[in-house]
Amino acid sequence: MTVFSERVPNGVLNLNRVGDEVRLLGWVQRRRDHGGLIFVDLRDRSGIVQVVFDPEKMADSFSLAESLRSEYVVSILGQVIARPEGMINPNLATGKIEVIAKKLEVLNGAKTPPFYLIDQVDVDETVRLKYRYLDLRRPEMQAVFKTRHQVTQIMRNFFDDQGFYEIETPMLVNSSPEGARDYLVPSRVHPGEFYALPQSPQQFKQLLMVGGLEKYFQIVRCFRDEDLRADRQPEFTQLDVEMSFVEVEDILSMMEQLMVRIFSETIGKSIAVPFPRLTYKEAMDRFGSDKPDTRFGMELIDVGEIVGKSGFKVFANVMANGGSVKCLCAKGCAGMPRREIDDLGKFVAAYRAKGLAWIVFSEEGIKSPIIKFFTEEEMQALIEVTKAETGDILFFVADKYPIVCDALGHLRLELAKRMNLIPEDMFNFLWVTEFPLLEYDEEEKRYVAIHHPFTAPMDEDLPILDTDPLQVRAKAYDMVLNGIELGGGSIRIHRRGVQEQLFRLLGLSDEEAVAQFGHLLEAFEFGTPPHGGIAFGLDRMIMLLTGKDNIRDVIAFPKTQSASDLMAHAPSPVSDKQLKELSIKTVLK
RNA sequence: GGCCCCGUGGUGUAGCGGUUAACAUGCCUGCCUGUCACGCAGGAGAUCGUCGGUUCAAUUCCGAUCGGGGUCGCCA
Repeated sequence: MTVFSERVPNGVLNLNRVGDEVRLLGWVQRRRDHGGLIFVDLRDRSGIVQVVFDPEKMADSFSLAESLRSEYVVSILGQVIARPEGMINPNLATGKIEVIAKKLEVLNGAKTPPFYLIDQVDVDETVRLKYRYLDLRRPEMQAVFKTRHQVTQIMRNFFDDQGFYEIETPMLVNSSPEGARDYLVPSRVHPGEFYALPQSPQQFKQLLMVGGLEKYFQIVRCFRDEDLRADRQPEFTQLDVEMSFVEVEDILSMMEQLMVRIFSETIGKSIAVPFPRLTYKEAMDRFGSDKPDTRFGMELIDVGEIVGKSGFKVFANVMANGGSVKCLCAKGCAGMPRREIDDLGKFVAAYRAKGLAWIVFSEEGIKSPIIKFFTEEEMQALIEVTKAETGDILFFVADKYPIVCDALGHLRLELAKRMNLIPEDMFNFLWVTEFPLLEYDEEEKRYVAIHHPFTAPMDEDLPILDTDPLQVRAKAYDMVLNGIELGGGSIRIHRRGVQEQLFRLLGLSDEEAVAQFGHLLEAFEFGTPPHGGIAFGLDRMIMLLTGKDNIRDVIAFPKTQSASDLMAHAPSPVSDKQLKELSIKTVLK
């Protein structure tokens, strides 16, 4: 037995181990030197334990203990003792015991770290990212990656139980014009040609179904060269799932079971199934979002019928042009200062709303720049439908339907945040179903797929696919938790004819379709089973489970908003020799 | 690509048209046998992100730029 292998993790030490001689390995978190007596908080992955260096118990290496500094890596042989009365530390999991050191060996010294390696870290994230390997030593970070590991293990066990195979798909794939910008990889063997890193394994997982594998899953890295956000990284991880011989309901109920297991086995939360289901239309109508946060009310109210013929020209014109007028009732906000209301106007402007109208129901009476345009009957109808009472404010947005939903949907969330309406410990799962298949892209002057071009239309909408494409609903679904899209998927098209019809709608000529997706179209002619699947954003799921509000905190080595790695300094220039081999010339302005 | 915020010892902050650039913590040295954010005494440590402009004088005001963050567009 080597010295290292006889090691006992700090975290297992407790009163039951009193008297034991133990070998501890770890990092010096803190040293308290009392001259004749030294205390060291020793940290390893499992926890922190106090080690006592007493010259009477270890005469020969006491001077070595005096030289210990933060983050030195040490090996300690010592005896576990119960702490004397009154010296128990209730803030420490191992606080009822301590270890009296007999032998000390310094395995490695350490420079003073640039920041404290403690949970209450108060340091610029730039520094944490530059020294990520130090940041990762903090117990808070270690807990994240423990949870992350647990989640992927649960996933693997779950899908194994259900008869799935974990199968890898290529990382070097074809670039595709649809979707996000690709990360490109030049081919040396084929000068002037490029691979792309996958945005998702979509086509390959469908081809695995054609290949008769029937049930596939993969925990897989995906790449998208788009601008970053608090919850978006250029490379991120998906749980990718595909099954043959399934309908929508089969997938939803299986994924609900997966969530039940993940949430109970990691954070001990029991999740009720089945999840509520909202159609896309209902979600937009009621919450102004395709990923509604249902932890609080304040739903959107359609008042187009009431104010559409009123004397307020803004509302009347919008309705006459086929737009929409909705409002929400902010309970108890009547005391909001005028300046804050004006700020909310700027807030909705970010979502392209041209204005925010309001009616304040204060103790002193009703205040509003717009009520002078309403008749008594119109006001009464408004109050009735909105249930507005003294103390409330009504906020109105009038515009095209999608803009109204977007602006008020975000205003609803913003008001809830400001008013503290969101219960922290609630986990509201739901499914959003019946997404539209297509939307019209004004810039490109063509239809684009909302989910992706392989999503199957709902059977009852197939007849209007060519005549009224925007009304066609898809067999697509998103899983939403607390207003965050955790994952989404669909039943796929599995017949060549329908797939070709879709490509034509998307503006692809038959030649282009064959050039880009010929292998898939051809595969569909060789006995492709009905199939469908789903993909989850693993990073976001870990964010929710660990309560982090930033995706960088759940990725071991994340990138900054400008997609740089501050530790490894990626990306970076390459040599002319490398470029030449790849037949690449850079053109920098 | 647009908008907003931030950049001052290792770290976190304060500050001001003229300062010896302040405070906390960390670090170093000495003292200390029951601390656990140990304590006490002393010490070192900063071209105030970079470049340019205004000014007698800029860390401070202005502009640009670089870096970081948030967000809209974007993300099939």
